[in-house]
Amino acid sequence: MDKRNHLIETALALFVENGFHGTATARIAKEAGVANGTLFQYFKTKEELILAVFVSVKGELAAFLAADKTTGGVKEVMMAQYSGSIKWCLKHVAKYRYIQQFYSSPYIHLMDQAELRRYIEPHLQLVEEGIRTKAIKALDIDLVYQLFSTQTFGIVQYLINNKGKKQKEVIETTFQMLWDMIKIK
Amino acid sequence: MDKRNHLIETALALFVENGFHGTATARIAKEAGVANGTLFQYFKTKEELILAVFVSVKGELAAFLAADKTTGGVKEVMMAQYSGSIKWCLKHVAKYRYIQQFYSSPYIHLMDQAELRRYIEPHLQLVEEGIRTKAIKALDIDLVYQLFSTQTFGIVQYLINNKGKKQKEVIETTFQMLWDMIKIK
DNA sequence: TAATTTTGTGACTGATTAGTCAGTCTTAAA
DNA sequence: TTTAAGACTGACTAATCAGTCACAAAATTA
Repeated sequence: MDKRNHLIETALALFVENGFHGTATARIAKEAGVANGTLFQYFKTKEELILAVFVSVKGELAAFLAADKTTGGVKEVMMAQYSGSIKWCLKHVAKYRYIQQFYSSPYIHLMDQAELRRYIEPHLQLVEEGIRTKAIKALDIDLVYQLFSTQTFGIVQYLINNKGKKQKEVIETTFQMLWDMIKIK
Repeated sequence: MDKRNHLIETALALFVENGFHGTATARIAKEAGVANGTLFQYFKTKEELILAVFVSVKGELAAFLAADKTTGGVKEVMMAQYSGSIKWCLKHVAKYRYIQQFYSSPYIHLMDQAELRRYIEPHLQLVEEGIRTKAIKALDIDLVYQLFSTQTFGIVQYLINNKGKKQKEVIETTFQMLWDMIKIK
């Protein structure tokens, strides 16, 4: 792995474990096996590194979801995205936590709002298609997306807290409930 | 207001604005109008202050919800809790943000798990009653609470991002959707 | 009022931090 | 093999930090 990505991976793990300011740049460099100064060749400031980790993680999740080839109606595609998101988060718990931590931190304001919106654009389009084809209730698109997205991450949290539960069953049951909530009867 | 609470209020605002480690204890003391050393008379360490802010805010919200006198079936009480939570968060946005920030930070691990659970106990009991009286689907109680809770905070976020929307309407519509999702048909 | 206790003060400190820079090492082209 | 450019190094620094402490002020009791 190239040094830049290795620094990002190391920073991710330490930031999740110790928080942003609880993690010294020197510690990141050391654990990544490079010199202190090398870190600052790849990232001008610590803040730039914090942002870079977020962009990397968000991009990874977006790419993973975009790679899904599920066809069919809005419901089928939405189920695939829901299930895919949850499984990805459970497979990469630190990355899931980083997203949550970054979103609820003041650093989120450093992200370009338009760029943030680009990440969710495919989801918004899917909702829009659902409404257009009269599969989904004619609600505000952002509202439907918010319900979809919060439930997705909420179920991830539930499955992290309740390891024993049958994942597949929970995912399927809760998706059906979510769908019943937004579909036109 | 007594000094301790004033320090908590000041710390809350600064932590939300600048993050935990982005806020120096000296700055908190200064903005609260007390000497540096006074802060450490009320809180032995910065960490203790961070926890105290969380306990204070969580307690405030819990007390506000406990004060609700709504009677009737599980649905009516649940609607009151849903609506009450959302309105309280919108009225105290910084406190809402602090809760989110604290929950997604590593500091959450410093909180006693049993104490955390005590905060949500009334909600769990309400869900349990709903299931017992066959109003709510016989799902895992924690799962139902997770769905309820994530949607509550999700709608708060939506209403913060979309100030123009009619709050009352959004709250009522989304509660009905949530209820339809968990109720027995 | 005087004595005692409680509360508040802010200059100070040792430790830690993000970021720098003068110089070394690696790579690959000439 | 020589040379040049870029990658890498880590000791260093100026700034900042959490927390202390000797003392002062205020409140309480006698």
